[in-house]
Amino acid sequence: MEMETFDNLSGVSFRPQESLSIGAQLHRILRAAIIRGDLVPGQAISEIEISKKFSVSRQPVREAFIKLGEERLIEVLPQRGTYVRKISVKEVLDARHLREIIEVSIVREVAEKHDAELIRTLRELVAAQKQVPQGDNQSFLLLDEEFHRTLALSAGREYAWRVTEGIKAQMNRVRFLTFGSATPMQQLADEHAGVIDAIEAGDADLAGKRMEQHMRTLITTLPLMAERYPEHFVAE
Amino acid sequence: MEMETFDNLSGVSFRPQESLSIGAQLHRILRAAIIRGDLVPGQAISEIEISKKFSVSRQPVREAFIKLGEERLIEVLPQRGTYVRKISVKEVLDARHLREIIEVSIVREVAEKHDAELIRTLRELVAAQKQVPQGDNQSFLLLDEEFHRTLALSAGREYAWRVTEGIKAQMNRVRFLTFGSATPMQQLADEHAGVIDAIEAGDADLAGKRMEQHMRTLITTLPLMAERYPEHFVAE
DNA sequence: CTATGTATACTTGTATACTAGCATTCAAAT
DNA sequence: ATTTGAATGCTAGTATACAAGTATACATAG
Repeated sequence: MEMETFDNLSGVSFRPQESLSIGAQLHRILRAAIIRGDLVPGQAISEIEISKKFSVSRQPVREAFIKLGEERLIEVLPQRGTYVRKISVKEVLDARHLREIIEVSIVREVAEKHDAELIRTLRELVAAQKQVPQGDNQSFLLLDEEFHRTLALSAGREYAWRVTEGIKAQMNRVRFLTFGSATPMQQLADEHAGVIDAIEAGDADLAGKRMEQHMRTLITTLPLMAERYPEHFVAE
Repeated sequence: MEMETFDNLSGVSFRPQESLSIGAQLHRILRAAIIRGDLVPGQAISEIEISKKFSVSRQPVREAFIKLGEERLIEVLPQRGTYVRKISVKEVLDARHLREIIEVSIVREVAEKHDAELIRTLRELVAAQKQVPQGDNQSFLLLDEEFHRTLALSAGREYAWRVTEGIKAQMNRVRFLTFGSATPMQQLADEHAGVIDAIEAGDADLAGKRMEQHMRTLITTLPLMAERYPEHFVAE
């Protein structure tokens, strides 16, 4: 039988590694749990405990712990124990600061490109954000993430986006604390829209200013949260 | 016997964890080996191979591999093998770009503080840099790292510095390729001095400009290296 | 009552054995 | 000659067992 050759496989996207390893899955699950606050700051989590809870061995748990440690979401103390890191106000502010200069730099870059297709994509995202029902913070967070990711990648700044993902993790821990109160989704979506307007107008300065303001909005509740939930934060 | 109490232990700095775990040591060793180019890009390195070479089990090697994978220095392909990542010109440029905005932001911040003590420390570092004998790239690299670290930490930007460490790893891979040729230590040290001058003068704009230029100097050899050692770089 | 030693039950670190997926070789079938 | 498929030897992923450091409780000596 002859080998049939296909030249037209353009539409087919083959995704290897679709089923992640147990360790990788655990990492994803625990990461989300910490950010959401299901695992509370300061809480002890041993490898054995987690391995029993998920009916796996300690090794994949160790793998997840190593990664979480690198992301500074947990702290592994050899022969002592592993703890969910408490939130550090100083570290969050430091991380936010870095994110600000990254995102401002990106948006300024994008503002000078005049990419109509991109503008359309961004506007769709903001429209979707405005339709998220009050209280569905999870959905809004995903759309928010998509917005900033689209901006970063359209500027070809993949490295910057990877860094931003880590920063967002720290910032979102605070945001989830705030979710008891109402999230100002409308305000955030409006700020997004304002940034898009400035980009479309090709006004890099304005776009930068608005992104700067947006980055500040994201942690307005930080001091309040630190005061309301002191046990979630490191004493400093 | 009575318990004697000490109130004056200020000078004593007790360092727990002075002896790192095998996994942590392997991570450090392999990281340096990859950056120096002792492990060449594209080379296959299996867990067993490394574990035998260092007479340890696979587990600590796995721990090191996980961390190296996170740093994008190796690529782990499940059930296939682990390879030293080839250098990506695009990624290095992207990383450098991020480093530029970080370091410029830091130096601008520092320029407005007028910290005489800091200025003195920085000048000492540059003086030491100028005394490094031609060819001793390792020593110069350490002093260079110290210079930028001092700047970042004096601005209280620890998060930014952690990110910069990762970026430097990528950039230094190129720099070590260049070490066959001569490293322009004098030029780099002079640029450092120029930055300090601007900081001392409190001229944030100038300090930023000079740091920007410095960041560009650091990768001038990139296109040449990519052409001379194509097998070390990913095709793109 | 206080200080100290000790047993014990934790913790993470490391070693070893086993599982399962992938690539290559090579023989067999067409 | 070409294709297929099984065998083999590699790889990383996972499970289990053991080693070693730490914290706690508690008995014991002073």
